[in-house]
Amino acid sequence: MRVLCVAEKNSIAKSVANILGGGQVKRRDTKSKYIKNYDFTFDFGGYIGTAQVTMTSVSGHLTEASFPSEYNSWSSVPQDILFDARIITSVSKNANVLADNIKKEARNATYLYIWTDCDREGEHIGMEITNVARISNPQIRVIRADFNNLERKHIIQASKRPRELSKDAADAVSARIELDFRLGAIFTRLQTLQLQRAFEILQSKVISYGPCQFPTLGFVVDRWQRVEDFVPENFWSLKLVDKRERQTVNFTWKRNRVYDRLAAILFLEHCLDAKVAKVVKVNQKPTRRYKPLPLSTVELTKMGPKFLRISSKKTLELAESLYTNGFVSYPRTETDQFDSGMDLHGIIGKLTPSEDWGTFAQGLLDGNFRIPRKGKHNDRAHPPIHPISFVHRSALQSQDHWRVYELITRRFLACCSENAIGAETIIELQMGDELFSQKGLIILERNYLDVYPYDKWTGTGQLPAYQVGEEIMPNMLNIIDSVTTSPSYLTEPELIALMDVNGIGTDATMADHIEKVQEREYVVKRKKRGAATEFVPSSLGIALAKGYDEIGLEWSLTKPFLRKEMEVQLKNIETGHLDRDALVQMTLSQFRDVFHLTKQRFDCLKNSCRLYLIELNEG
DNA sequence: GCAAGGTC
Repeated sequence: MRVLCVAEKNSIAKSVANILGGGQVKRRDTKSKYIKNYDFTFDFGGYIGTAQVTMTSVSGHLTEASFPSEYNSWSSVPQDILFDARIITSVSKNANVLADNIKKEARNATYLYIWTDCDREGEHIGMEITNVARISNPQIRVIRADFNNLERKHIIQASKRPRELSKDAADAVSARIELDFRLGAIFTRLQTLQLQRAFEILQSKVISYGPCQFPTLGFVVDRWQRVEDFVPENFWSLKLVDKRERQTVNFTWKRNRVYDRLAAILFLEHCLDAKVAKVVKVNQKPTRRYKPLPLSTVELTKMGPKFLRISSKKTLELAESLYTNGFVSYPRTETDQFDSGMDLHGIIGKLTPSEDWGTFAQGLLDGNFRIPRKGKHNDRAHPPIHPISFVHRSALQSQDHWRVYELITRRFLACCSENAIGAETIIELQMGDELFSQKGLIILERNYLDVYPYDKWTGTGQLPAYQVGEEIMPNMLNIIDSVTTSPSYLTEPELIALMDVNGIGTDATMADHIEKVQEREYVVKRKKRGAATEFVPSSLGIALAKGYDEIGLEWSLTKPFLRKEMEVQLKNIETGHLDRDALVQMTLSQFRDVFHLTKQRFDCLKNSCRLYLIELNEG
């Protein structure tokens, strides 16, 4: 009996082989330097029993979509033909050696045992592997492992309880592939050809459309528009100051602010009429600051730009490099909860040699350990990002590698710590009808904050003692006049947060889309004063977004709704409530209308480009 | 020369 196991990537193949092979694994090289074949014997039990096993892997998707070559010419093929053109699915160029490896290894196997990640894309990759294996061995029986972490017990259990590949999940992916491919080609060609013809400065540019890159651009333009539209407004507020025990206590007005100076004066006069302020509330309560949730990819890509000044794309790349070197766990995960079976103490134990956080880690082992909080996400494929082993600063390739490793490690230790504990005092004064309050915060136990410098919780110190009912004569009561400040341009963490809630891209691709809109020169990254960066749309980016708005589509292509809707429908396919072809046909017919209207009203885009690229740029 | 999703 021979069984061929195929994982989504070499790291999984290697781990699973080592668990199942129990130290008796023979490694063979393949023609790909990333992929190895692992041979061992294993007893699967049940109907398979003891078998000669070869465990290998692919490297993500094996195949890609293309049109037959007669559709390759941009200029002579009318774009709308691509709504119906045949799509060829073939093994992509760099995956040829992997496909050959699978064909060869499948030839003498009775079972093909799929070990791709247990997510939607993994089911599709499993189908791709199946199709390739059946070329050399049409009789091969296909089963699929159901696993979501790499713990020994779990993997052995999974190996004995295979399930079927989910056709529904694979269908959902296949729908996404077809739609993204067709629509990307159709609208990219339309925009590029028409705008290149109309504007000399665009002649060498590809004006691409993508269902993720366009909404990404849209978010940047929306914020830019808010900044443009901003009109500063005056406002007024009351400020009350009391001095006691050599402390100056500033009370803020409960109404916060009014936009009418006369109103502010009236409120002030009412207060002055009352002459004294009365203490109406002294509220003392324990408070805490929650430790962070276990780290997901989206969180990591937000933290990089924010705390390390490293772009989301670069942060993810650095984390991947740390992963392939065995220092951190798999960095592409939606999960923000640790499985209860995970050996967190074991990981903490590995971190104690550090001079940076070793003492803290030891403290956790000596009794400070607390169970991590659980977030709401679990992709059932990977645990939250956490350190795997300890590495010295000097052993890493660069300072930035270290900073990302440090962030991941400190985040992990923070998750295993106690929340920070404080005491909060709220004092409320009433003067006439007006209320004023002040908060005091003392931090009693820093706990996780000691290992996690990315969170700030600053105490305001102890407030002097006040008694309810006490009457005080304020040392100062007056009007403060201020002016509202402009919103700022979108930062990278804000952009990722927007993409996340709107379902634009996946955790692992959001950073790519952000890079893509910059590469296309739709968006420019700008250094803000004080080193933070922000995104501003280019003239071209603004022109596209405004132009599509003008066309008057029900949902503009730069808005996130179309993608959001598609995500919902893909879920429906995945759960068996919607047919794959039905969705594809429905979506294509919807976009056919979008296409014709866009083409018919293309002058909107041209006018917009003329305005933003030429006229407004001349001054 | 087009997309987005895997992965190295």
